[in-house]
Amino acid sequence: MSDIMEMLVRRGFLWQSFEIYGGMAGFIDYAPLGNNLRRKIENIWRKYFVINERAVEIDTPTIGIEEVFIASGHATSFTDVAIECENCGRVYRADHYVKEKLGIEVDETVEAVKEVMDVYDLKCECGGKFKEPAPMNLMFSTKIGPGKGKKGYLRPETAQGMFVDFKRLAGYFREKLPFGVAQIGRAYRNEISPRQGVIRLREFNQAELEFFVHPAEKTHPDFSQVASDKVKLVDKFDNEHEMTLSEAVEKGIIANQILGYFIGKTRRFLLEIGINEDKLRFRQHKDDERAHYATDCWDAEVETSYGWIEVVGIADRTDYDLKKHSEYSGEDLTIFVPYTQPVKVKRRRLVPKMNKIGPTFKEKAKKIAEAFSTFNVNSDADEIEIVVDGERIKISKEFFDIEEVEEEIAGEKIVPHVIEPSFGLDRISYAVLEHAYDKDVVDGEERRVLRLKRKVSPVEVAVLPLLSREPFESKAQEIVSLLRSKGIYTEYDDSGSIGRRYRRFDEIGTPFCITVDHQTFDDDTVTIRDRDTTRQVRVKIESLPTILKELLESERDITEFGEVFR
RNA sequence: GCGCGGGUAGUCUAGUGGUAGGACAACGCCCUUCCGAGGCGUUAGCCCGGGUUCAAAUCCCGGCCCGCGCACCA
Repeated sequence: MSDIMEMLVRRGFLWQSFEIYGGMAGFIDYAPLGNNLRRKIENIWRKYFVINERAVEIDTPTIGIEEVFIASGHATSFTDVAIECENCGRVYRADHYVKEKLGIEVDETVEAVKEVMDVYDLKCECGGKFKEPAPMNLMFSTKIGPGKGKKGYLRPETAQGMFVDFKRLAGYFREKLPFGVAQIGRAYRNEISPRQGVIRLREFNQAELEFFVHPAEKTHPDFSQVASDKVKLVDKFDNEHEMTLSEAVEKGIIANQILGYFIGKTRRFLLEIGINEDKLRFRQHKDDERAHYATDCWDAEVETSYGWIEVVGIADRTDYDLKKHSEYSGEDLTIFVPYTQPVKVKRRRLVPKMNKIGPTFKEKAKKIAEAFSTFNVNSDADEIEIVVDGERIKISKEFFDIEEVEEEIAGEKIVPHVIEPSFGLDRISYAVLEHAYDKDVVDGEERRVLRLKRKVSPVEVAVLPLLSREPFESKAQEIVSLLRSKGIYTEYDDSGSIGRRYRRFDEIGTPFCITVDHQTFDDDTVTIRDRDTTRQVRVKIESLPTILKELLESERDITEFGEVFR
């Protein structure tokens, strides 16, 4: 186990799930400190991507019914048929392998693959025989209800919940674009081989924002806020750039302004929670790498001991999802967008003469008249041909008049496009911890210290008696109660010597230690010690809550708040 | 899923068939006027299952977990 992983487990950030039963790959428990850290990161994410956008947050079920994933494409793209060689153990996607070797398209069913394998006596490249083809489904399936039940899947992303609720959401936003919908929650993928600690999990935490925009207006009103931010970019041709976002958008490296906006916002968010800027870059997906739904996609990648890992995907999913759900559900998932000026259109239309059509066409008369209303009149032909219930019918001039009308068109129905920043919270939390992990030397002794940003530190303040005896202990406990009552996450420790305790809290990244010493009993003051510098200032106990809150919300120096001690 | 290497207290580690040892950590007491000091004591371990053997942490088989490579990662 790596140095940092060992610490994270020992000190209570992350634990292997089901440990007493031997564990299970792909699942982790958030231990007390890790849970607190991730919650804090989530709350900062909310500030960035919900509160400061025209956006709302919702919470939808983690189990989805089959229909949702048939529409989204996950049911098919997740059920690849795999074939495995008995000899060398290599696993291939059956359709890819068959196409490559035999040049034929095979249906993605076990039966179809089996037939092709039998007929052509398909062998592995190494000459070995293949085992029976088997479905390789990366979604966990389940049954809803008793007995045979209804087929369901654990969601492989939180996104679908937002698309499924689109009609309601559009109403909530009074049918006005753009708007965003966010969801923070669990998602599940039955990974074949989860690895590398928290990097690939079978159950993981996502924070996703679906930002719905007019397809012709991929801009963001707040782009100017990030336009001059410099960003490290790697484009789909592996060219590296370091330039401002406005430059990147102008040069077309980033497809549109709104993608650029969310790249900028993502960068600021990651820096605020403590990702090291030197270890952050944005990489564009190559053409063959993009998911089935996306046109352009940029990943935020962070360098860790596992190499560069993807922590955020920012994709232009276009109208793919809404169109699919509209098609499969039969619901109209469009938004009516009024033109700034209504457009007047001259049009010629057919006016049916019902007194003639009726007697001639009898029961078909009504449908013929309906067909007229959508007929495009472009000539003064003597006869027109329309289709009613699949039957072509010729209708001569005596059955209708042609009339010229002027219509006013107020706007159009459009299917919004969606820009999706999707955050992997587990990887982000881990990267924050790794980037904060440091060793230095204090008084000639090596010290392990988590230099977490104050905003994400799981324990905010530790109160320590200088000596573990009365009256120091009681006084320290009093201060603990005071700080806790003000909502500050405070811990108390009287075990071992003062130095040992400082080191304990340094290791878990607690930014401030309050020490009760002899002088406390003379003038009601205590010292505040800064984790990173180990410097101390002396302040009045009564002013502690205010000072600590100010310190925790900023990265201000403690020496601004009191007289330097020692 | 395949291959290679691992799995001994909370952590690290010694232990190649015969009573499982240490360090650090944790906890208690003592000591202690600010950075892992010291003393005494305590808690705590052979991943799971099967086999071989008089006897298994140790040898064999299977599983689980961890690391690495391959494959997979819409």
